[in-house]
Amino acid sequence: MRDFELAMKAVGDPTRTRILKLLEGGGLCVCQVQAVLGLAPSTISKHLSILKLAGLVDDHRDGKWIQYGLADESRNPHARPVLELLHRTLGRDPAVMADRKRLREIKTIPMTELCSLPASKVPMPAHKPRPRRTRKDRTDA
Amino acid sequence: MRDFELAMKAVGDPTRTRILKLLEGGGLCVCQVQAVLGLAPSTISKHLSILKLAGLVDDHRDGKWIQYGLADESRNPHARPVLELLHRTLGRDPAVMADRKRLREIKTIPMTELCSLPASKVPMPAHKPRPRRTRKDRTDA
DNA sequence: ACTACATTTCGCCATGTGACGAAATGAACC
DNA sequence: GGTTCATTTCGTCACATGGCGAAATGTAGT
Repeated sequence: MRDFELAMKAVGDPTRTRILKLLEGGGLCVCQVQAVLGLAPSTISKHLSILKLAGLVDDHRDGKWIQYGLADESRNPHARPVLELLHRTLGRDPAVMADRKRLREIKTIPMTELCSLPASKVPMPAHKPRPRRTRKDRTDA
Repeated sequence: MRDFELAMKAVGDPTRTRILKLLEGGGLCVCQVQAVLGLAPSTISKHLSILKLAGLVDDHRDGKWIQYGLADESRNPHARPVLELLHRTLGRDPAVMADRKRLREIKTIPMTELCSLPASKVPMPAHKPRPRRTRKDRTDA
């Protein structure tokens, strides 16, 4: 039951659903996903780790980058059915289609350029940065 | 996408999964579900309303009680596939089997008795009540 | 070994969620 | 029209979740 819960919670978040739908087109590295979704790298990484924990996604190092892809042999028996359900689903979803389109653009950019890109060049969705405190601020206090 | 999210979030909670698996055996009223799961009526009601909002569940009044059952015609196009997936799943799950067993016991009790039962008689899972504050306490403060 | 840099971890904040009890609701039945 | 009583709503609490930026990690390639 826990495994089922993990799988369902994992797909139950729209950001993670978008990631999974992206991965249906083949493996991607974190910075590619990041470029498509326009979220912070740490956020993407967290989502991917949740998907991995749920057994929906596999990763392996590919040179400098880490490739994530849909799991084919999962420790989670529920992973396969869930991924199949998802595969039959949301094919025409506007957000998913937009993501796919953006991914096509991004795949034209060589990886060596992509990751170091200053969040312009590739059109990013709007961000609203807020004032932040560093880890050290707290330690000092 | 929102509908997909709602459906997945709805099944992503173990309590709601248990409810859905119970409903596979046929429609039930709130107090029957409550008797099986051993949670507060308000909690059950909330879960059912979430399932209803997700289009996974239907309700209709049946005399004094309100029957809940799995939705057959849902406004949510994702409801059907999700319910089918669930139906193929967790059939041997220990918690689900225990719930089914308990449901059989509970169905032997006439409805007129069941709801007014003081949370004994039918063996209830352990509760850990915590100190609570009433609505009035706050207004007075 | 050093450096560069893709990714992860950490700490924080805002918001969401699941549980409860108390109180409100509203249908059924006198 | 009043009463009863199953169910829902409301208010609150503790904890989970999703986002960010800063800092840590660790591999690749010099």
